[in-house]
Amino acid sequence: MQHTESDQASETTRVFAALADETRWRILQRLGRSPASASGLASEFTVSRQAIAKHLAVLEACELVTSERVGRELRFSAAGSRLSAVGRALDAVGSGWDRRLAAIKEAAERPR
Amino acid sequence: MQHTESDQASETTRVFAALADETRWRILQRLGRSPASASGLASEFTVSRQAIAKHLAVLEACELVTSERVGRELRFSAAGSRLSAVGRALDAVGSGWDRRLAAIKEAAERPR
DNA sequence: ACATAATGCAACCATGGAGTTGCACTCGGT
DNA sequence: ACCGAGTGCAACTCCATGGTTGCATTATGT
Repeated sequence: MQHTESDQASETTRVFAALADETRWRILQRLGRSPASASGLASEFTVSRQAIAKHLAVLEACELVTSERVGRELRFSAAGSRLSAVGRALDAVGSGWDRRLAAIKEAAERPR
Repeated sequence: MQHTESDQASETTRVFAALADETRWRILQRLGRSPASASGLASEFTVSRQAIAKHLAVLEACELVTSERVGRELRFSAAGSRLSAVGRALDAVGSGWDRRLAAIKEAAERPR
């Protein structure tokens, strides 16, 4: 992508990008089972704690996880409602396409 | 059996990756309105025909578009049903997370 | 108060993928 | 038979980003 400065990718694609990384997706799934901190996750994964922290920052930026301070640690949880909302939006978009394309196809065959 | 929520070489993330690029997403949206060929799309976008062709290959690989030969051109259409299916799957996953996390939270507060 | 576990920040490297140009091939219509 | 539109393949550049290490900072529990 060659967008120079103000590369403002649509919010939609930002979310997809967040979900597109394998490690990040595994972290999210893990947080869907129970909350955890960056350090805690680091001991369960094979990547460094800093890598995990970056992933969490990305996920939090598009609200796929929420964080909460407890003691000296930052505890993260998956925001299932957010994912669900994205999913339902996708469903709606896909349905719209099918509806539209079906109409076009029928119109092309009608004047017979 | 490809559903057990902990299968790794995730087909899921492949789809996300396909949707994560701004240009590709715009192409998909365009194809959601009406079918078009690579060359046709190239005249509507600011990128080269080859770039478009690559995007179409990616989209077709994860079945987000379908192609059909007509005359000497390859005509692509958006597969709305595929997008909808992905969307509904996401919705389900998100709901599962919320349900699970709510149960944990309640369990932590119960024996008080 | 102090040791320690946790997070935060920065510089750096390496890979992948988006985009380009150039050229070869293949049909279809007149 | 031919010209050209449409496609396919390949080599190359560039940069965004996932990953690393090292160090600074914060703050908790005893």
